[in-house]
Amino acid sequence: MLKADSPSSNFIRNIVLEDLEANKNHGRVLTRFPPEPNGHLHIGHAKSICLNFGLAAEFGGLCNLRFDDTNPGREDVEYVESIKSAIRWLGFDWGDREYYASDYFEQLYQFAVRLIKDGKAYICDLSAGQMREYRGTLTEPGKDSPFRTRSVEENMGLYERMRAGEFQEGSRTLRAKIDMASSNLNMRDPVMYRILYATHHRTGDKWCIYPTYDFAHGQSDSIEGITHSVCTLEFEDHRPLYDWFLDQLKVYHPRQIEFARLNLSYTLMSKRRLLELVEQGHVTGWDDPRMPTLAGLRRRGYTPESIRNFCERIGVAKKNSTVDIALLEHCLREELNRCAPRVMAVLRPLRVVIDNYPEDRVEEVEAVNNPEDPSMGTRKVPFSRVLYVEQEDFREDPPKQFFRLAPGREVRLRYAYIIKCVGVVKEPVTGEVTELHCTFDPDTKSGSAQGGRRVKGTIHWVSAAHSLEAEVRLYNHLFVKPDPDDVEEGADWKSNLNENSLEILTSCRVEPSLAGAVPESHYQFERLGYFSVDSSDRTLTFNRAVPLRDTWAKIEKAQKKG
RNA sequence: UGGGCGGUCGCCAAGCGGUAAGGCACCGGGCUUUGGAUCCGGUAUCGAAGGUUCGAAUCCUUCCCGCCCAGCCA
Repeated sequence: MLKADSPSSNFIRNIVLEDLEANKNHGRVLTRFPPEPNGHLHIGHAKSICLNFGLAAEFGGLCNLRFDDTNPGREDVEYVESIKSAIRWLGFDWGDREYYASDYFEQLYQFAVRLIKDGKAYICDLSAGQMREYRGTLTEPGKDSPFRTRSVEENMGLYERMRAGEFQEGSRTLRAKIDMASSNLNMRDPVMYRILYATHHRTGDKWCIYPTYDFAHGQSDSIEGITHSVCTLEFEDHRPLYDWFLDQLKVYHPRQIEFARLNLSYTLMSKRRLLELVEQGHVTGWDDPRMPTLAGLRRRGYTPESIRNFCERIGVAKKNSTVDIALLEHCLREELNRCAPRVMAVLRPLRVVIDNYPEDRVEEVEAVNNPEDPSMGTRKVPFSRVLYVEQEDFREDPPKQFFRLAPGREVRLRYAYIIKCVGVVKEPVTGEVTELHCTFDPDTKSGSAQGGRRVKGTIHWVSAAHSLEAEVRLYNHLFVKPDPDDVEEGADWKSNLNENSLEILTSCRVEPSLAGAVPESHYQFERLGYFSVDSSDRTLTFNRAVPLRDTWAKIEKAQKKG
């Protein structure tokens, strides 16, 4: 029986379990998370991080953090730092096991020398274009490179001179001598080393030849003694190649297992496209709260635990799939419902004057901080004659089942009194409702016997004179369609960008207890949603992480449909 | 078209020959000073067709559909 909080079954976990039972690796489990430092981490990476660190934790093993930094042209320390901080924030610790493929450059070089000496690799002078022609196609075999038969001595000499910087970038490569007719294109003499006159963020100008990912990855795993090398589906075709290198080199074989990467509805996971959104200003940066990046989710108000939970629930399999973003949102609500203090905030204020409430009177009503957790206590909220309520909580002409304010209607003010709407003030020209006049029933104070009176609706409010002004940013899905690629013939995925993905409200009023709210702290604005304090701001600014489930919105939508 | 990998409820996903877990979403209903939370109830015969078997989502055959591979990217 699985315990409720134990990881659910998935095929990778089962494989590890089987290996453990078979006493492979003497019961050792060592995984790794291998990012390339050329971009910021997103929720898709979180799936991999949780999987790798989770497997290690569950089976008493360890998980390395290894940067696959084999392409100096696109990598940067900035990314290394960003990635490390994201993993830490997510809640994982790689201890002192922080590695870099570049740490193995000398060793990888020596591995290549061995292959050359064994006649398994050769220096090829074909240009990139020629190499493509020689490679053949999916259905036709390739042709052997004319340089394939060079002698070991010539290859060694050339390889040493490549390292010494004697040749132009792109003029030669070191290739594995495998099989140009293989039905697996990865086996058609793949490039192992290329000449790149680029400064590497760690090794500087020490090298001008760099191993390809294909030549570096498997060997790096082997060097580290990784037991289970978990990667995404597209590397399935590369596995035979990695096995080939490891076999020729006669070194330790990790077990590679491939799983499907995460896709989420209404957003994107492609590094290239996310970069495009940033560069073209569709979002404000990598940490824009609308981005699926970990930095973005963090700023949006997502918690590490909710993301870990999400990763646990989506499972791990080999089927390409797109998870409904509603599940992610659910995981956040679930946690914040338990932990987030409740508070009252009015996003679109509508002034309410309680006609029969004394002008100079102020009461402190007691409000529960979290009904899910009594230990979080209560707080005092000031109540007075002039309040603000939510504009949408008043309808001059209320539809059926609308339980909020309307002319002549009663409603409960949360933690305070039942009030009745007795007057509506409008802007003479536009007809816009600008103020409500109400009367309160002094016998209905929250907590009192209230004479058996009950009303259908309860709304939140804030005392006009005591409330604080705040800015609130409402976020919605980045794209208008579940699949951003679902476009008309010829149209771009960007045509599916949601123009209303961000709505900024500047004249919101929040209860005074929010003064000095700490950046990144989370609150539930009662009846509205979960919000977190923006980290970048001087004034009180809240980001809406996720709205509360809204049954009324559903009812109304259904009513409008018919 | 060659090779690799997939196809279980609207979306994820367990299951590994013994008669379809769970979560999200959705739809009812109870409760409620958040139309929140919570509680109860509802919804699949497993891509298709054959076959093996007392018995198949699980084995075999054929077919259909989807994804990946022709970077000196990862």
